[in-house]
Amino acid sequence: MPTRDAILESATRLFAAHGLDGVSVRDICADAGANVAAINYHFNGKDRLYQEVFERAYQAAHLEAIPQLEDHDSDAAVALTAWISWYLRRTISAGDDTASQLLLREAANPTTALEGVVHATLHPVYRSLETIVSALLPPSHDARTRKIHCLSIIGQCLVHRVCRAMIDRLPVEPALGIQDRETIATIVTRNALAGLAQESGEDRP
Amino acid sequence: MPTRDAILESATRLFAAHGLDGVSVRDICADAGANVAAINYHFNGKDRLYQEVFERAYQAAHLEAIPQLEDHDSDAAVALTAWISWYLRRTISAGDDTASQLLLREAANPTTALEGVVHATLHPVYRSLETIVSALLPPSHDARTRKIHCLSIIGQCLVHRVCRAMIDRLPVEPALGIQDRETIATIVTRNALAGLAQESGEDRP
DNA sequence: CACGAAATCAATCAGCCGTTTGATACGATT
DNA sequence: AATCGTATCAAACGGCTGATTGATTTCGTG
Repeated sequence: MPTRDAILESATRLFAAHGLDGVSVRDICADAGANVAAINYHFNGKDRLYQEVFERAYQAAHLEAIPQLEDHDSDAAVALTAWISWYLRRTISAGDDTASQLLLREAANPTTALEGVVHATLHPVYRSLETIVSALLPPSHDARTRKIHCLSIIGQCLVHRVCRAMIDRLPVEPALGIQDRETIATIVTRNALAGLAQESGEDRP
Repeated sequence: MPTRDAILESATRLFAAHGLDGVSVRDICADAGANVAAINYHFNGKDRLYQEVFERAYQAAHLEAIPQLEDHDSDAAVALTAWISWYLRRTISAGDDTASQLLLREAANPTTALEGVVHATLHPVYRSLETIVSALLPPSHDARTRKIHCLSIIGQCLVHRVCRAMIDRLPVEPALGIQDRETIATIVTRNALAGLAQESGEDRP
């Protein structure tokens, strides 16, 4: 179905760039070279098209397997390094950014499509990180501490994508880009490992 | 001007909740108890109203002074603790969340109003953190390293607000809330201090 | 070729969009 | 009391919205 695919391709690009409310079905069909009725014929309405676009974008973004603790001989420090590097590769990419753009829009304006993507895609990603972080914390740690550490790691990676609009407008040199991805990975990993080590070390005052 | 103020109040609440494209001028005027023509009379159009709403929201969110290095006898570790605590108080708040909601929408969909807010409000906030972080890094550090560390700190705080839509849908206990703000502040501060200390310590392989 | 399902099409639907108009009411100044 | 700028109002503007119709074309299959 060339028309259906063309609509999906155009809709993905336009929704990512301008949001659900920022694009009309006429915009999409014109871009795809299709008739205005095509969206209702193939997708049963604009909302359902958006839903399929959003879910497909996150399936496509998930081709590279999530690093697991077991993949690195259960060496948690090595696994964390790999995980952060992997996550940053997904977050700061040169080319296709549609998945993260769509997710950022969902963060500001959640639709019903978000629930499914969180369970199908984001949850496994979080679980893999949680397993690694668990191994780096003392056996007696509580779930709250673990969750905060996980989110700190995610936050340090995500900030470069989520806050890009603000960071790029900040008159602060140098501008960070894809060429700095490894440096960022190194610093985030060191921050995380050093912070996690403190949870088992020194009794605090 | 009671009408003008009522429109501003309604528009702020509705724009924050549903976005610029998600609210019509009729919605706003109905909520404010004003005539549809009032927006064009008082603000010269919907876009200008949004601009004023956005800028005012960030002025109002900035009543509590930004912690500066000099405020804490130039003790950078103490200043960083105060800064993170202050920033988290702005990020994770119980009541009025309109400013951060609007900023999150700008992150996904920047308008011309963003530039002004970044320069007037966000830039001073960043500079204050940068000064503190500078004092915690070795004198010879480069600007790139400093910027990444600053953004890591900001990211660890912001993730709790920006990714709330996703985190809340994650089946991971416990749910974090405003009651965990101090715990988060402690962990973020320790992560940051431990990570920054590594930049001056041990030669790395 | 003939059939029927699938796909595409132009035209149109009712409804909402932001904005404008011109009339009317208010309240302070001369 | 007359006049003025300010403010509010109902009504309407052209234009765009998502969706639907019914006719037409395309194409694989018998």
